[in-house]
Amino acid sequence: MMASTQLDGEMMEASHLIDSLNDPQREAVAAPPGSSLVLAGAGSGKTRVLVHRIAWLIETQGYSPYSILAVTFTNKAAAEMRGRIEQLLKIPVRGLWVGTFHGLAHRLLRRHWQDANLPQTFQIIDTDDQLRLVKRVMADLNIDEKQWPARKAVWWINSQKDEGKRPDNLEHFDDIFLKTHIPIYKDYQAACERGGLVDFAELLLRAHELWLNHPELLSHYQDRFSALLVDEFQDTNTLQYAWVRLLAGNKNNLMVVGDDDQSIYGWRGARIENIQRFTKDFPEASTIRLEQNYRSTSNILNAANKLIDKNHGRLGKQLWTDRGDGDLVHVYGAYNEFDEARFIVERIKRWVNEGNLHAEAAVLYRSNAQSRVLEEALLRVQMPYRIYGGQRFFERMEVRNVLAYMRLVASRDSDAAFERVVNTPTRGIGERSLEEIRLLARTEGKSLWGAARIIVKEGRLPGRASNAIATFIKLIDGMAANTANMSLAKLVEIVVEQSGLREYHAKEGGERGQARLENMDELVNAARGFDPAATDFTFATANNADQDQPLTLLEEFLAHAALEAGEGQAGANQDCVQMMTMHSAKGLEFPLVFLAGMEDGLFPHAMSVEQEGRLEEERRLCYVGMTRAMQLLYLTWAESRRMHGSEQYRRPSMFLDEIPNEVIQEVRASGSITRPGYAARQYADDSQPSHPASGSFNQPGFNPKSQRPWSTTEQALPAIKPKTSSGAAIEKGIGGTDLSLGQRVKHAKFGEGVVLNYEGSGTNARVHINFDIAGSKWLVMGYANLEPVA
DNA sequence: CTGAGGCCTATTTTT
DNA sequence: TAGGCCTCAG
Repeated sequence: MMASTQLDGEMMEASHLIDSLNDPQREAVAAPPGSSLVLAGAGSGKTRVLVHRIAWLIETQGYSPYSILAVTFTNKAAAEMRGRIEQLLKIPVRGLWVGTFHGLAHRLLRRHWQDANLPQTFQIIDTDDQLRLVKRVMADLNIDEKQWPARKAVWWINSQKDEGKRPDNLEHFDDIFLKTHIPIYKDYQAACERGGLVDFAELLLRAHELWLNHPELLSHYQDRFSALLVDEFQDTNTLQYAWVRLLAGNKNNLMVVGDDDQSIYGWRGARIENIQRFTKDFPEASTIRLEQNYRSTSNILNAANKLIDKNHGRLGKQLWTDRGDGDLVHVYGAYNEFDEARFIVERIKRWVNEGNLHAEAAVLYRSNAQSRVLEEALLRVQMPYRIYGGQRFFERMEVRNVLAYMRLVASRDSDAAFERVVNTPTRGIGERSLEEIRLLARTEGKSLWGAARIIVKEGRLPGRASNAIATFIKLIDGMAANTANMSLAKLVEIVVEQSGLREYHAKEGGERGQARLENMDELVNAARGFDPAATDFTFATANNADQDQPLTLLEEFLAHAALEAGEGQAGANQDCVQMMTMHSAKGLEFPLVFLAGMEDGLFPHAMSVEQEGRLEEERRLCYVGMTRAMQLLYLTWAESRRMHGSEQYRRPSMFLDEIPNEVIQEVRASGSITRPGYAARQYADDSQPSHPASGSFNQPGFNPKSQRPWSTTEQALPAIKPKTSSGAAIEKGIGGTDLSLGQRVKHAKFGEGVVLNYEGSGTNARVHINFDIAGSKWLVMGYANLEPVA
């Protein structure tokens, strides 16, 4: 009876993982051992399949979590996957490796630093450090940066690494570009080796080489992992695929999940061909298509399907849904970008008036520059919004400065950190002294820190400069001594204080300085909340016999800061309109979506039209954008738009042509019609503006109500209610107060206004308020004494 | 070290 | 147009 009970138990276990799935999903989740390719269309439950597959392996197939490795591209995706697995299994899964390619590579290198030929204390450098270093190398090689931009050199070096190529594998073939850049790559790499620096691409390349050069290590990991899963497989680059391929070996245990139609990162090295390569490398692999879409109405899907149909060489997929037709896709041809923005705002207003949330509306655009006009339009009507993208927390200048001090405290020999802050804030160590230090460092084969000490000791520089350097050395040594046994947060505080950075930014004054101070405070908070156990590369290693010398907390924090750009955007859960590029919208969904700027030259972007293949990627991007929409999708374009300083007349995007008329409803100046002839396009083709150029209308300050003879007539939106609100829970309150976005508040001096936005938390939070009379201002909660107005 | 002024460029983004 | 970057003068 034992067996039967066991079996029953197993079936029951399995059923909760399987029952809620559709057939192809179930097929993927319960696929027999072996490799498989899951082609997962937009909104088809891709993450669900991955999560259930892992749970299924553990619960019913007797896999140990230790034997499973799942790879994603972003920390966010990794965290989400881990969270959902634990939720499903109702236990924390120890030993399961879920992480980004970079995070996993980092983990391997930390663990096998000797075999990877790295110093134990190697540091990860980010793009900014990398650029600085390349600039330095180019200067030493006497290469003119005007002729050969350092950014391009960085880009080129990284693409070589992404292709697995070392300088020695490269030949210049008398090509002047290669003749210049191969030595840069070579010297740059040498500098990295000397300083124990590893850039992002290097993490992957090293990890790959680690396995190639150490077959015993490779087979150790091959034996350990009996199931590999890769998310967003269409985004893998050559090296990432090679790495996975190597790990999979001949075990035929690799499940990759992706969607060739959503490959939008070719420009940064993603190889869509990896999907085909996979089917060749694993001929036994089964292919499973997830085509049922749980997100959008069928008109939206049909429009998207038809568009993507224009691409060649697709693996082929037709999304379908049983959710009903829904609305047609709305197209609005605006007079100019202001009109476009006005239109979008008006429709969002309508949406909200019908009882929906701001946060359910997303405005997506091709390039960030478009956000400004949209932002201004939202500001004018005091509608709360949030713009995603922009600078990340750990990349902000002031934060990087503090981190550099911390880096020096941790390891005095970090040249990048030294360069960054020797003279920040300024302490009289100029270019001259620095040049001297660099020279000595080079000739003596020492770090900048080491050279600086010699210079001070031997008095090689004039008294004043020498003193300044001595002060700096004492400062860092002092910090290190003072903070030896302190908490991380305390250390950050002391660094901020003693480095003089606080004073420096306080003096800077204004909103900018204020923001910088707050960011530094925020860093203190980040340090306080830092839990190494929760980070990507420090995980349960309890059962590992590897020679792990644990990093100090400080070192772990610094590595964490390099690998995590700092996602935690304040206010992400507030009820506000979501604005972002179509690229950053991938993976998200919203009931109401606008794709703005549907014009040739902007989208598809002029830069992309030239290269074959790029246009198809633009089309995929459009497909990604469209398939974000759950209920309502608006495509808008402007007949004229100011770009790069000049007014340009524009044609509607070719993508609009590629969507069949049956699924489009054109929203017109006077009312709405189902498009028969698409009048708007005709005059655009003739380059004739349809509306007389009205000067007043061009002004950002125009009054939309009074000056719009062609303002859209009221057209009732269908009364579709969102089934569930997309943005999870909408938080109440800002920084624990009873203020919320959109609320009216009163200020003693400025009078009444509306809360538009905020940054930060607690009394440090800065709140953006549009005052009725005083205009828009950023205030600090701690001082503003705002009173809510009913 | 700071500020003014000139020049140049002008997708998309994660790690 | 605008923002970033560099140079040069003070």
